[in-house]
Amino acid sequence: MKSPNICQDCTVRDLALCGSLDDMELGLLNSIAERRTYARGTTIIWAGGESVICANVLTGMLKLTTSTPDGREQIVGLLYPADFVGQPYSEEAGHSVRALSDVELCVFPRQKFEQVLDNHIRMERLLLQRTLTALQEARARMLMLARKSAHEKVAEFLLEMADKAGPTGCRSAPDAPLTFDLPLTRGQMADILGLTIETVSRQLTQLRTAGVIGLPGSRAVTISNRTALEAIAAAA
Amino acid sequence: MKSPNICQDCTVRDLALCGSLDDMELGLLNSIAERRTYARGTTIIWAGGESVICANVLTGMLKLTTSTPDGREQIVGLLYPADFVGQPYSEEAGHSVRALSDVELCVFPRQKFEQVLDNHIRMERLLLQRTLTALQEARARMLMLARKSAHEKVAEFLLEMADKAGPTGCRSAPDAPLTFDLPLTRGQMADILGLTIETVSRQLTQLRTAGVIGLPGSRAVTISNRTALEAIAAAA
DNA sequence: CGATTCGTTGACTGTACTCAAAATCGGTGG
DNA sequence: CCACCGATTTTGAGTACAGTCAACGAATCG
Repeated sequence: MKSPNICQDCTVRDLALCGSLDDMELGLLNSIAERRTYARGTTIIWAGGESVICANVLTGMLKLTTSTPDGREQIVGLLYPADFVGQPYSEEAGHSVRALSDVELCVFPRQKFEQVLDNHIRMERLLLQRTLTALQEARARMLMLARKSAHEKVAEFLLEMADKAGPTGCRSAPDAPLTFDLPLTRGQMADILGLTIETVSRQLTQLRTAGVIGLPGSRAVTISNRTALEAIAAAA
Repeated sequence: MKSPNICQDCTVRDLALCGSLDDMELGLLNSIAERRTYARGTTIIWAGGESVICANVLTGMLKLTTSTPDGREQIVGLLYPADFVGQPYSEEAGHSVRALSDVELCVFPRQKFEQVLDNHIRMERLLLQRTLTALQEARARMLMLARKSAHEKVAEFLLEMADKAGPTGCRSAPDAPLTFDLPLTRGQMADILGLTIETVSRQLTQLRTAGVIGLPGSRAVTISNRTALEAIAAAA
């Protein structure tokens, strides 16, 4: 019926929640899991809708959003490979989940997943720890959204992305130029930072003319002066 | 040594995490718990400091804050009786916890508390569920901080406080005037909403002159037109 | 090659912040 | 009880930062 063992060639096997399971337990999880791919732009979970699935991200990137009734949107989190998606123990989804790139997920029906959690303490504990971390991150982001200027927001965001997206070999000098791709449009950056597209764009060109960063292409960034960027991110 | 059973007269016995334990388990928790009182204004946990304790709130109210290096502060959460404080499985505290009123806590050493969690699945599951809820709330707050106007923020906040602080008998008519006390100064409201004191004050007087609310004293609020207030909170 | 989305730039506006001063509240002691 | 002090709140005037509206250029895709 099912493919014999979809976990065997799993790319995030050791990083995801399931890393805590032994082979036998994996077999069980395997039997309720299903790999699914979604095209860029697909909404996988609708805020306010029924919370029917949980999943692990295998490849790609997703955004987690909430919106005001009149349509203003805010990205409240980004999901990368090995991250966990969904809300166990909740009947209703609190926010929408949308694919920013083509994504591949390892999907579980929510209720069955809860049963697995119930029977596998180690996995539950891992989920608890991840959730606690996510909570801390969310709260740090609250500070940024509420109290930082556009300047600071953009600088901080670039540093974060540099750490996430650009492990292209540990640059020898701490201040050597580092180039990486932004996997996001200006609009998406704006949604994350609580700004408008125009403001993000202006801040970036301002950083460029200040010589702190370079913008080789519309999706690429070079950090030419990390120290300066950090100074901007931290203070005003 | 210890008082025989401090849980016996616990005011939040059924609402807090410990509600999931039976009498024998409670005894065990009891042996590592300690009641402590803190005066208004006391900082109980410092952001960046060692995460040494966890606790349940018995009485009073606390704030959870993060700050920028240069001192701007943001309240990232409020804690009421029966709420849980602290970060299990984390060596370092991610945010500060400060008493807004005189408070009474039921305090556990963090590592011992973790051991209890490890041995009492029901309690751990409850904590997981609470953490998931807190995460959802934090994310909703992110939307508010980033995307709502001062008008909307203040209106939304008043409605929230009305629900929390003013269960003074379910008012018969849904639109009957409801009066309650704000347990917060304008400054604290500003810290929660990501605004300044002046802006909060202005918004309140504006709502008052519009006839939506009344301000009988500087710490009391009357919601005279809940429907209007809800309309302001939801849309622009 | 046209169409569409995305990004940049410009001019203008408005909301909320800053600085400053008055008014009110709350507590203390004469 | 009232005068006084500090803290909190309100109100005012001016400013600045980021949002809005709009046009244009660049990239992407069918």
